[in-house]
Amino acid sequence: MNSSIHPPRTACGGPRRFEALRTLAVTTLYCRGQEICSQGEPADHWFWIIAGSARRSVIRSDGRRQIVDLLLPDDCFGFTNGAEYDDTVEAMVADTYAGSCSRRDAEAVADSNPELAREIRQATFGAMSRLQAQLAIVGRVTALEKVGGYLLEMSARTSSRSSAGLVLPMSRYDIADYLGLSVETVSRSLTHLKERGAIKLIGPRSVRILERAALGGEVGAPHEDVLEARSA
Amino acid sequence: MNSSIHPPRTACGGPRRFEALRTLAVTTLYCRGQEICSQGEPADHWFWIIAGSARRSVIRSDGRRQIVDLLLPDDCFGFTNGAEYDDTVEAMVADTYAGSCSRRDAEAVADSNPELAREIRQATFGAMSRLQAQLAIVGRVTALEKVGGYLLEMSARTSSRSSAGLVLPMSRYDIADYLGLSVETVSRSLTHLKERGAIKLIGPRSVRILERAALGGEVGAPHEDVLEARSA
DNA sequence: CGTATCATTGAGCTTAGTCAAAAAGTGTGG
DNA sequence: CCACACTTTTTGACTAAGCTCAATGATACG
Repeated sequence: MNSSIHPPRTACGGPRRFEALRTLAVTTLYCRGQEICSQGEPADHWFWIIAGSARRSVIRSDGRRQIVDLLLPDDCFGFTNGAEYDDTVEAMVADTYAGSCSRRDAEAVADSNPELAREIRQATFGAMSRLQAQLAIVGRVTALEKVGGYLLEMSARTSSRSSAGLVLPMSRYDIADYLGLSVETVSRSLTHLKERGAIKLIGPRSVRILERAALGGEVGAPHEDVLEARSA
Repeated sequence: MNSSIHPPRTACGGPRRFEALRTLAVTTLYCRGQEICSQGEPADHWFWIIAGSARRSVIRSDGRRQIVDLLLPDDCFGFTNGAEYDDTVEAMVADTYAGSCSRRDAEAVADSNPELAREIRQATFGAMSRLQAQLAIVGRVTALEKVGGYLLEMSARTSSRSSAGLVLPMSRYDIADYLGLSVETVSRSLTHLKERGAIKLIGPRSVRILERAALGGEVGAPHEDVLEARSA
């Protein structure tokens, strides 16, 4: 178990979410790679990221890992009808803080607090939006489109801060498992986009997007700059 | 607009869902291919399938269609934080009935009715489960695994009735757009599975699963029958 | 400063997409 | 009931994209 501590002062200025649960919620600090909740455990808690980032992943029968959600500050997870979590959530960077609350408590408070109930609905809709966005990206045909879509989504989801250089919260391996590609193909695609002038790589973890249009649709054909704003 | 009519007598015995909305909800009949709600419209209604089946789809920039959700009786859709629907829902078979209710009304009732609020939460979690299941299938590597996963999911979601022959509610084209494959590859994969003795095709729309294990993990290597039950 | 992890690049091979055509259903009207 | 047109499904040959194996270069961390 982790030490429960006070909300961190970094990023997003404390827990905006679920004010009504303030007295029941617990904030926990996680190291890089540490499990926040794991597959097979009783699904009796709801979580939300306060600072840092995390990945939700499953291990397939062939041994490959598939990342099924990417969690940034203010993103919620752990919502399910099932009795157990069917995937594992791990922190991706050091100093990741997550809030949590027992499902029983949250639902009990929600029963008498429509405001919280509404907030939970919105949080769940947000989680669905993430899944739909990922499905739209993974469902694309070519590796170039997938990687481009990934960069655009990351750009949209972290736009609040650092509008300059986009800092990727995950390694190439994570990106590969997120997109259903091999690491080599991810790397090659990034190089390819760089050579086309669509992006600029400032070290392995930092990217600057130069031509959004070249990442969205078919790469190469320069068409109008379609801004795909996606509400977080 | 469609004619609003009384709930059909077919399947699932009327609207089990959202009893609290009975007086506010409307049941509508749709023909095959008819739009239930469409991309760009104000997202001011919630829907649920009562009988029949529907597909939720988006058109990508390259002109391809991607099916991002498959809706069977009791499945809900139209949940979003955004102001507009970002995809189109169409009936896939004739005699598809859908219930609907304005979001304002539903949320107003939910504010004073914790039972309904809980029901909405569960419905949303169910929609998330579908998305996660689809993501897990689309994220698989080979076409054989994708088609196998699709058959298993369909089997699980329609298990209540017709445990014998699994009747597919969609065409090969729909399956292809659901899995992100070409029609030819879907057809070839089914033929391949048939030749391996994993399934039996009784006409184009009816399938009998003979070896579940051959559909789940790596095909060919006969290992123990892992039953991947998925709660609908 | 050395080591382990991560990232990039190269060569060969497998898989699925594309183009094209035939076969099997499906529904309609005579 | 049958003939026709239309859609859907299947099959084949070819091509191209991405995976695998392998090695090198870069980065982070002790």
